[in-house]
Amino acid sequence: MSQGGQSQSGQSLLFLTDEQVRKGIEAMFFAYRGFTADPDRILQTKAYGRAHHRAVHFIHRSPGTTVNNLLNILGVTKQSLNRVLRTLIADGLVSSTVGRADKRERHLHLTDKGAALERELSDAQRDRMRSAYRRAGPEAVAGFREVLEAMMDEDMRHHYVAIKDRTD
Amino acid sequence: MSQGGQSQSGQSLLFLTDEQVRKGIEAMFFAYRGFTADPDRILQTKAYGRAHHRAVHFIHRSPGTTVNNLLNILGVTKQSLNRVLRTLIADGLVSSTVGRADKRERHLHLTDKGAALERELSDAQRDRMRSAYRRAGPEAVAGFREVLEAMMDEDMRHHYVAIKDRTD
DNA sequence: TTGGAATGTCAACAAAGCTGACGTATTGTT
DNA sequence: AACAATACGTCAGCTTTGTTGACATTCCAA
Repeated sequence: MSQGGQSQSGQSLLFLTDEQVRKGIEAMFFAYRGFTADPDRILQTKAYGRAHHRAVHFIHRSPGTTVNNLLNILGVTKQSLNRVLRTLIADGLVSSTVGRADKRERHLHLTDKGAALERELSDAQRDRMRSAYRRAGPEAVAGFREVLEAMMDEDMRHHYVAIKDRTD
Repeated sequence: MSQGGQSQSGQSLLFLTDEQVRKGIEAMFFAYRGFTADPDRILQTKAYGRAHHRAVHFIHRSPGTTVNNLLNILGVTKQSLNRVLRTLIADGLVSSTVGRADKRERHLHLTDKGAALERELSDAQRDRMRSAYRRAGPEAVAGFREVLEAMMDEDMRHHYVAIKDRTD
């Protein structure tokens, strides 16, 4: 499908020409750059990268989470995550404690220092998000979330919804 | 701002708790993974990466664009882009012609082979996008685009709008 | 005409992903 | 009790894609 020019296939999607969808793709690309720009700037001054940000974010979000769980959420290999986690633990931003029920597991928590970094990063990111939301308005925000949810892979939507249920 | 817990500062943004904004952030993270998943899968079978995809996309979008112009759009260094471009040219997907007016410039075009790859990638990406759009509905799509636009950096919005004007 | 700015290329390096192999501790199964 | 499976950590080495630095070519303006 969509092999011609302006394919307006079907009847319920007349509002979706290839060009309009393409524009959505580019919007996604440019917006994601803005989305990560502010935390990236902060991280650069601290010798950390986006990978550290993600780890810190999800440990904050799910305190006590295990390495394996984090792996699944982030979608990277344990070797890749381990490199990041090692530096965060060595620098005293994250604590790793042996599991009580299952001693093979390590439960991850942010230290005060880690929580401070998390707050600095998420404040920056939230500020941009919040200002975008404010400019676009509540209905736009609802639509934004709907489309993003529909764009996720099934298993990722599961992580997202799980989080959603936990905090709503 | 947003330094406490559920800061609902201001009067016009009562609908934006820190937790809700945070959920938007995670939606963005998970959705972007879905957004790139299909093209990534295709690219992996061809020894190309996401950087090649981006280059091919924007050359298709703006045929005859210069290296410098592409640089600004993609937001990478010219050395980084050059590596990607070099392989694309060597593999016969992109043609680089010396500028007529300014011989320092190189004008970039997709070859037939390059256009074929572009179509394969963008078809995959558009399919997911289109299905997300369909599930969410037209109003949601409008809101989606509004929020994304508001999230971009100023200069990126300029690129985006320029493209928008050109093709609408 | 000459020196500086702009454009693009080559080289070397860093961050962060990957695979594969292996070791250890713990848990679960038979 | 023996054995397989799971969770985690680590070493080694590779790939992609970003970075800076050095350099050649071309254009333009003083």
